[in-house]
Amino acid sequence: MAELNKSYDPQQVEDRIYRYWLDNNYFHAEVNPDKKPYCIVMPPPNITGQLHIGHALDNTLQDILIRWRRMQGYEALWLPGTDHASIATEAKIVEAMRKEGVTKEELGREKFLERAWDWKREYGGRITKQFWKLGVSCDWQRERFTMDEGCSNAVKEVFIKLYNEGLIYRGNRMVNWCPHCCTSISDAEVEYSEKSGNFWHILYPVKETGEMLEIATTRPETMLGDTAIAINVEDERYKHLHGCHVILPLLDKEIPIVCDEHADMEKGTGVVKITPAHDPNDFEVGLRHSLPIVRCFTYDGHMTGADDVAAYEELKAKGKLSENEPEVLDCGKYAGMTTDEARKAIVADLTELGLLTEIEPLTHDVGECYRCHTTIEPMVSKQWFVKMEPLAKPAIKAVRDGDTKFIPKRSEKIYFNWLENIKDWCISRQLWWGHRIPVYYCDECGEMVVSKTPVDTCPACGCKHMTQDPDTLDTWFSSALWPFSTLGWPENTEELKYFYPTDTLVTGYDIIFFWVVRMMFSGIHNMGDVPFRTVFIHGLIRDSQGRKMSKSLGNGVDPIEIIERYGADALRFFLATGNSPGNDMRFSEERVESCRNFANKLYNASRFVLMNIEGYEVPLSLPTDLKLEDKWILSTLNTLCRDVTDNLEKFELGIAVQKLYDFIWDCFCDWYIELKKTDLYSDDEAAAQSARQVLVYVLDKILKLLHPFMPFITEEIWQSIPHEGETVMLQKYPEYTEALCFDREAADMLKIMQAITAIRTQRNEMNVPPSKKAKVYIATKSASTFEQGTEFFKKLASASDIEIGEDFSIDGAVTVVTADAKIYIPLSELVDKEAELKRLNKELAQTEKLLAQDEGKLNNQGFMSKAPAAVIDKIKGQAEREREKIALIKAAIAQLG
RNA sequence: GGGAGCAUAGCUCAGCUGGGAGAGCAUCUGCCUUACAAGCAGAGGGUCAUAGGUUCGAGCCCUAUUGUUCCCACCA
Repeated sequence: MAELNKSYDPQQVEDRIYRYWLDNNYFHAEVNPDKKPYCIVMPPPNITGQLHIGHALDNTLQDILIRWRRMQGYEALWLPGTDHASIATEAKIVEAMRKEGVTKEELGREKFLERAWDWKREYGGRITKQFWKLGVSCDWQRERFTMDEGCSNAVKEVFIKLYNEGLIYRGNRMVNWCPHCCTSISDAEVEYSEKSGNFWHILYPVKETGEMLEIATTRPETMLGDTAIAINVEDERYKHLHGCHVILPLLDKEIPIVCDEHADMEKGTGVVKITPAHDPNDFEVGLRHSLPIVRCFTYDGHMTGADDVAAYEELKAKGKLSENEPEVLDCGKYAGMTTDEARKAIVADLTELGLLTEIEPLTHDVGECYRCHTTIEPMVSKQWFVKMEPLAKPAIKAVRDGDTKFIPKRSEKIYFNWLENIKDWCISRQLWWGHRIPVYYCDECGEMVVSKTPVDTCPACGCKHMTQDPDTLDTWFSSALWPFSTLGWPENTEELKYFYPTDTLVTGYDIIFFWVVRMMFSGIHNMGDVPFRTVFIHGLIRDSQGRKMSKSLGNGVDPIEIIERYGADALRFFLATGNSPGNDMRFSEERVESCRNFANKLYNASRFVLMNIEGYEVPLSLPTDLKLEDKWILSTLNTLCRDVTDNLEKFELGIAVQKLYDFIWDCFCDWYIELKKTDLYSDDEAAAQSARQVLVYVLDKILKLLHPFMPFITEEIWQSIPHEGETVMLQKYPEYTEALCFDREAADMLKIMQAITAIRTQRNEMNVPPSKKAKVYIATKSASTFEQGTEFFKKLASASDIEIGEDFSIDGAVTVVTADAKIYIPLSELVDKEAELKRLNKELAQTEKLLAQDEGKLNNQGFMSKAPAAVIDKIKGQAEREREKIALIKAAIAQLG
């Protein structure tokens, strides 16, 4: 790396370094009884996915944690993998086929699945290769896929276990139906968005009295499926109608008026139509009153017709209708229309009949499929469900008991809120790409067998006509098992024993209810313990204006592009900086740029060190003759080691990274390197060698501390400075040590630095160019301290010469005062006595104000009796320094005047 | 309807269990000082949303208010 380039070029480094790590298998973890395990399972990206900035954040955080723990000496396993994402993948394949003019049905299930696997082979690896660019140190040897043999085995095992425990059942229930994907989806997969619509007010004539009842609905097309209307039993307006009927318009069908609590007297007319097949509430009303369930929509979003009725009749004839099986209506003239077309036609017909009294515009939230954003139709349909309550309770308890902790704690509210209001989970999907439900039915006698292996003979009737359930399982069913299926479950593997429960799960708050809750109850139920000890929640990355990144807005940021322009280290550093747990952050290219500048700064500092050690043998140990500034930097570095580790323990990555930045840029580059130049360039070879040694020592520690955050550049530099070992990523993470605690020297050094800064500030304000040197007189009681800094004043404060003493009397000098010194700079031609006095008086007033504040505290009985001793000492110390400073300023004023 | 987050410098955000308000970018001034102009040395800039309260002491804790973002539920 010691080449001539003045700036760091990540392009020339990153891929080469990643390849080096891979080739040497540094990411691999094994069961190792001599080490403590640390394990993170990666949230598996969809095989159809492209790396986006959210992945970059999620995986950067994981990589920081895993690299840090690995360096701390843990057997650190980061287990990667991909998710088959049944609905998303199937939708993409169907779309690709549509362009070729082929449908799923034409192709057939087997051929379709072949195509899907081809797709997986082609695109499944793409996203993981993109992950490499980020520098993720996962154990690729252990990479898994949710549909690989092991995971599929785990899925079947859990399904059968839950079924045998009575926690999985099949039945006709109200589900969210996506007419585009033609499948049921779970409650979690429905997104709501506000849409404008109407209330259509429709008149239903009462058979017995002939009066008209006005009913408002947002979905008039469902009226064909009405099997009752409901009123509240308390409603005085309608007491005379108890037991009466209405004639359903358009169908001229008689349906009952029922009394049900669902009818709210306060809302609208207090009368509500009941469509059990197409509305969740109406379904419940229907069950309470044993109303017929009449389906008038097909599963692909059209109105039912004669064909649909025939299919229903055929089932009925065979005796295959199950409980709550909806009847099917022939919608007559509306049959075959889409639901939208039917709505228009029905509204038109009602208007013609004079039964439509009002169209009232309104906006309301409409459920959409989270994948294709088609409006969800609630439908009664025969599906498989997981009974949630018995599973949710232990999952709630585990977090309440602290078995799993959320960072930040408030994010557990999302978790509790979801689990406490959970409904049974619809797990069957009318899709082909996924884990097929391990259930077989006898075509002859209808016997149902749940089995891990194919069943060809009916155990009831002995016939050979067994058919497997055509449906597949919700993708999240397999994701739920991810923390243990990837470690070998249901086999009791060594990995499982060693790494489970895993340590940390890193994910966004938007995934808590989708995934975290499901892993939690699955882990507890199947493994008897929580899947992870800590859930580290991060926020979303928004665009620079704070909007969510989305395809439709086209405001997404491509991390690969950012990496190409600024380097992965810069992107990672940006993602870790200013990121506090659970909070959203905005993407800012300027900030990525400043992170790139930081990498460049480190590179140049390292280049400086390298240039100065070239040709010398520099041992890795510290020299014995440490000087004041050495003790200061070592002591500060020592504190940094402790702080960074503390912050990482508390998942305060953003704070840790800020401290590293400040130390490296301010302390190491701007001060220490500058301070050491005198020694490096001096004729005193011992001093120069000592400087080289400390520089290398500190740089080495810096690289190790920074490595989890900026893995590439730290490896690149570390390899080129004196080192032992093959890679920085397997070095011991620097630790705090009493041996390098030099509080007194560090404080002394700060006094010198303060004086230098004060001189610089003053010279700057007077517009004195650095080239104009001047003698500096330092009047101080700590002469011995300042004597150690003589050279620094020359180098950093443009001093031509230094004189240190008790006091001086100098005419026409600029006076600068710090808490420990009164400094004179004779720049007589530039000194304006009036201005000097004004400035000194201003400073005096400021200092006196501070002192007054402190004395106020020290004279306050309440403060003195209640404040902790450490705080009182601190204030006392402050006051003391202020008094000294005031005395110095007063003396300076006296000398001037 | 229930719940949560956020409100701090011109902008974007840090600020850990209460103990003298910070960074990056932007602005201004002076520097090509042989590691770095993607840099160096400095400067200016904040009633920490508002009003109360607790406390010796509040950006931080409590209550209310305003603005804003989000989640969940409901919606005939």
